[in-house]
Amino acid sequence: MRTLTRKGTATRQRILEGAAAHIREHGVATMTLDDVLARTATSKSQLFHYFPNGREELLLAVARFEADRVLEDQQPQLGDLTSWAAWQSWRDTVVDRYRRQGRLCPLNSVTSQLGSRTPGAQAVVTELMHRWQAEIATGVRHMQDAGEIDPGLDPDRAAAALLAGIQGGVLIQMSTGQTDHLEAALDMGIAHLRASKLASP
Amino acid sequence: MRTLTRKGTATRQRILEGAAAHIREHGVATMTLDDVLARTATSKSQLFHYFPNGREELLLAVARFEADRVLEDQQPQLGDLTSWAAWQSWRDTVVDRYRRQGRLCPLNSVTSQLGSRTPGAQAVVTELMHRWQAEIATGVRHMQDAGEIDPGLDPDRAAAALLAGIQGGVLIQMSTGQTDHLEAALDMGIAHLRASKLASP
DNA sequence: GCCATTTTGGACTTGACAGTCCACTTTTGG
DNA sequence: CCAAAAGTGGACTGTCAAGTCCAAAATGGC
Repeated sequence: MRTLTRKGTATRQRILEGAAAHIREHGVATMTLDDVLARTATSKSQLFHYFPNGREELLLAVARFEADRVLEDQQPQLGDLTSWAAWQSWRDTVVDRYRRQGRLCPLNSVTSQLGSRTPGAQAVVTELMHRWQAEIATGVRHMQDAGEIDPGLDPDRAAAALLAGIQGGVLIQMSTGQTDHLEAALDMGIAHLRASKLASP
Repeated sequence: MRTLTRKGTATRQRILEGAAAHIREHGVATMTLDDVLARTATSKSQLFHYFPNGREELLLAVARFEADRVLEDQQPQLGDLTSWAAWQSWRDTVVDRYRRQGRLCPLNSVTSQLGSRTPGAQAVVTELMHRWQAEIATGVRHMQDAGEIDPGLDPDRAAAALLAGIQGGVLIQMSTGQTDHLEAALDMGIAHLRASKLASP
């Protein structure tokens, strides 16, 4: 597989997206390779041609695919946390994104299936968390520069806390189907940032 | 299985705890029933005798078992959030509990394996979250009564946000191995509660 | 001690699914 | 136009694990 022709990349992409779609709809545990083949009108030989390590490699690719989507779906709001209105709009974007996603979280499915062997999956999530946290922290610094947040507050730690709240909110949603916790966590996190200014000027 | 003799309950318990231990050590995806049998010195017929629905029923039982442990491990601190020192001590208990647990979260493993069929698993988690949140909310009300928290704050919503932070912190720990996010979320949540008093006296 | 019930061992069946293989077709580049 | 490389179809195999079954052993009430 030195080079992929246009047709080749298209097929590879079709398999990848088909697998991702199946996982989003039905979870990963029930997904068989044959399911993916049927849905994408491809054959075994193609799947193993583009993903020589089979299922494991495919799942890892899906993890990367989904991780990228997570941040993309929050843009442009996440990259522009420069006013309280912008924060609020980002908050709404996040809630909406996960409400749409429903009870199944593809990334969580895939990583918990790949488990602790295949450290690649954990690396994908870890990197996603770092990037996500960095973007939030940048937003916090913006607001500090604008004098809207206590400058004594550690932006990375604040971002870490906020990010944890989001993750937990989504996790709870996977069981309850409700976004209440996600919303509460985001609102409390943002409220805390806003309140910090009042407490210290 | 109308009645279980003492020997019977002991065997059932041995199977249950053996499965839980395996999952805590190696995750659920790799666990086979034979693994459990080998580890607990039991046979197929015993497993299916005590868990007629086989693997699924066993995993559900493990989920319940682990859910109970989660709250137990936080006692007595969680049930006695009546001073800021007590809150801090609870915070330390939680961090310590999950640091010990390491990167594998049995409950998350099991529920994501059982998936959306077997709604029982989701019900177990949902109930755990409700109980957990209720205990935190009780703590918030205590502090409101003591005049340490803004009485205008909604205890259930505050508890929901704090709980989300914990869940997310643990989830992130599963990938990173670090408890930083968990600690940040707890500290921020508690700080927010404390700060609410100052903002509204 | 005896009968009913529960508990146990482990061989066997069944099915499913990941992964292999090879023959055939299409595309590419010169 | 034609070789070489890339892409494709799908039958086939091997493995592995869940679940079934039955006969034997232990247990418990009377």
